[in-house]
Amino acid sequence: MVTIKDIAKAAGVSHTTVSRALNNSSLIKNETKRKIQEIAKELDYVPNYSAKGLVNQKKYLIGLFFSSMRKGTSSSFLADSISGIHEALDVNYSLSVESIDTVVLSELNLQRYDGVLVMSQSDEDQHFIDYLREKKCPFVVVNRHIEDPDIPNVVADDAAGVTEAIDYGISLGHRKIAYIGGKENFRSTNERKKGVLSSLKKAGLPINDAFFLTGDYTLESGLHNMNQLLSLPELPTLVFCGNDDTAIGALRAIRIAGLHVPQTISLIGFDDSPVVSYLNPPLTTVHKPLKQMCEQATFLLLSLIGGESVDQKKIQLSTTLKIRESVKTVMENKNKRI
Amino acid sequence: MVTIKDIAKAAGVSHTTVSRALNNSSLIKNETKRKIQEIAKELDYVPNYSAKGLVNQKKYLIGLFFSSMRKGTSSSFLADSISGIHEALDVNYSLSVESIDTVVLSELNLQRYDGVLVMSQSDEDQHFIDYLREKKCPFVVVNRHIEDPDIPNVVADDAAGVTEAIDYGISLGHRKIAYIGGKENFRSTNERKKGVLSSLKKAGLPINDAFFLTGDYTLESGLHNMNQLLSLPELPTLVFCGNDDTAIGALRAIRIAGLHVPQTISLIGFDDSPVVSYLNPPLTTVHKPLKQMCEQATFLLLSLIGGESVDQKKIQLSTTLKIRESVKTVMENKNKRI
DNA sequence: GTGAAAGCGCTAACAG
DNA sequence: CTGTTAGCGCTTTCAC
Repeated sequence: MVTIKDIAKAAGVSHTTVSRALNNSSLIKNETKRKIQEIAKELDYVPNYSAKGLVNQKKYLIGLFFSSMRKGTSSSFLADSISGIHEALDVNYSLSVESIDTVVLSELNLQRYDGVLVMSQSDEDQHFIDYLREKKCPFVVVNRHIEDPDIPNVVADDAAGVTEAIDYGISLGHRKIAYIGGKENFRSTNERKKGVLSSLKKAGLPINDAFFLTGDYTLESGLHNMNQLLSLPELPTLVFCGNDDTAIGALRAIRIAGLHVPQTISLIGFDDSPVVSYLNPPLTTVHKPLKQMCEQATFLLLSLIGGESVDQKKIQLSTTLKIRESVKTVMENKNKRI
Repeated sequence: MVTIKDIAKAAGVSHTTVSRALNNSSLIKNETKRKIQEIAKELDYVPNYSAKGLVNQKKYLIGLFFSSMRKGTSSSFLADSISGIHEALDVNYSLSVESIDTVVLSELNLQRYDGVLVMSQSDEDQHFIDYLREKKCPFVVVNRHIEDPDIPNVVADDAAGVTEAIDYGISLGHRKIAYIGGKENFRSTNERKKGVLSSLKKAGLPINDAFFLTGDYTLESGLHNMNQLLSLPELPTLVFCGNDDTAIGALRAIRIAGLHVPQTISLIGFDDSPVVSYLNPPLTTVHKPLKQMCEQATFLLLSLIGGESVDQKKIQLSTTLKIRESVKTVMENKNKRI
């Protein structure tokens, strides 16, 4: 292992000078700097982050904690998150990935991280967030809306995205609109539900309680809840699903029942994971800019770590409606076309 | 931050004793040990891994490098890998996740890791593996078969899994069997292709070159290659797809053509990602025990890091055929039932 | 069994 | 601009 002392010897300077040169200190003459950097490259020098960390009180490690890592369907969920984060991270940082579900708080050594990103999918990880706060570990919560104004939070504008989607459905003639959401009282659930309701209200459409179902964002939940809807005396013509997984499950239920999307029932999802454009039919869905969210969150976290004053703790990014083939135009007063 | 010196003071011993006690050294009296550990817990002491690492020449960090992280469809691909690895890792280690595609070799500081796991999906990452070897960084390659007997490698028995799947198809009466694989000359491609061929040979079935197509394991490749097959004068009755993504793309192509699975064409996939059991129809596929593979790979890597002599550098785990609804029974000499 | 002292590789006063 | 010195928190000889 080659150290700054080796370089110092080779360059005929002190190791301090080498340290400064390598850290691009303005105190060092440009020429010395260049020479030292050259030698460093020649010797294949790489800094020892344990040593750097020890003196700098830094860890050069960011923690990414996922809640229910296994559930998030989106093939790209983790991949997008990770690549978004790396986009914002310089080479000095490594990214440690862990699941909140399996981590034992008492065994968790937060000191290992300079800061933590929480990829939150449900209120179930609230205890984890509370713990981070208690331990005064810098962190940012991504994905799930957090009410508390003090908690740095990067989210998508779910409500607006859903409203846009429902507006689109209504513009195509849909009047009987159902919703399969997440668990009651979860913020993202409420956000998305709010989006549906506001759209309905705006259009002056009645709200049928039987059309508002509670799931848990899993494939199974989509299947199950769709069956529930299918058992109703009057079917909805459009079902908005809280996420793509739910939509995939719902699609399956509809096909098992011998019905068709969008002929019998139209479907809209949320997330826009890569597979859904290859479904039959390709799913119309709300695209969530997850990668950008993670990138923003990382920038935010880095500022927090750097002790910079952060003016904007809440960041909200816009979604995009991806129109594909799972929503059909409906004739006024008819919803039985097959 | 509470250090061993703080504990030493509180316990009325030297910091050396504390260090030994905390590391469970046999040199320390049990009573002293207990007392010290108690105080440590009370003071909420957590070790500083930078300091530990500096003196121990350890990093307490394992690197996980993915090739084509974005392509791997399987929603659970990353998640399974990560949780499998954590299964084998003790609390001392963090897991750093990165994509091979985006990493710049010249900027990569391998010294940061005690060892590296390569989640390899194609020959494209060979240069990365070569680099690891050149740098003498302990590593294990997971998922892709590596010929070189010196390279530690954990894989699934793809060939056997595919053979089992094709045997199953043949037992159901299929005679015209096609294959959409990965790029030519990729080891996993060849493995799986070999599986198909051996099964065909065993059954004394002719091999139709037009039925053996080359893709790249993406959704798009499945769609594209299936279209190719669909344009043939004579259709296969069963298409084996090199992975689930390919199968999803193929399914889409078949539906666009107005045909049906399994009525017109039967489909088999590979991987068994969570979504495929919710497809229409649910996909029969070969389950790859990715999580276990990663766990095994991590154990192997840990031994390598520990400098233990490793007797078994090549580990191969068995796959399981998941029979669902995408393969139908075919009548002898008929393949036009719809 | 326990303690004193040295040192891992690096940065940061402080001097010059 | 550059060098000397001290010290980050921890483990490890070497004494006792």
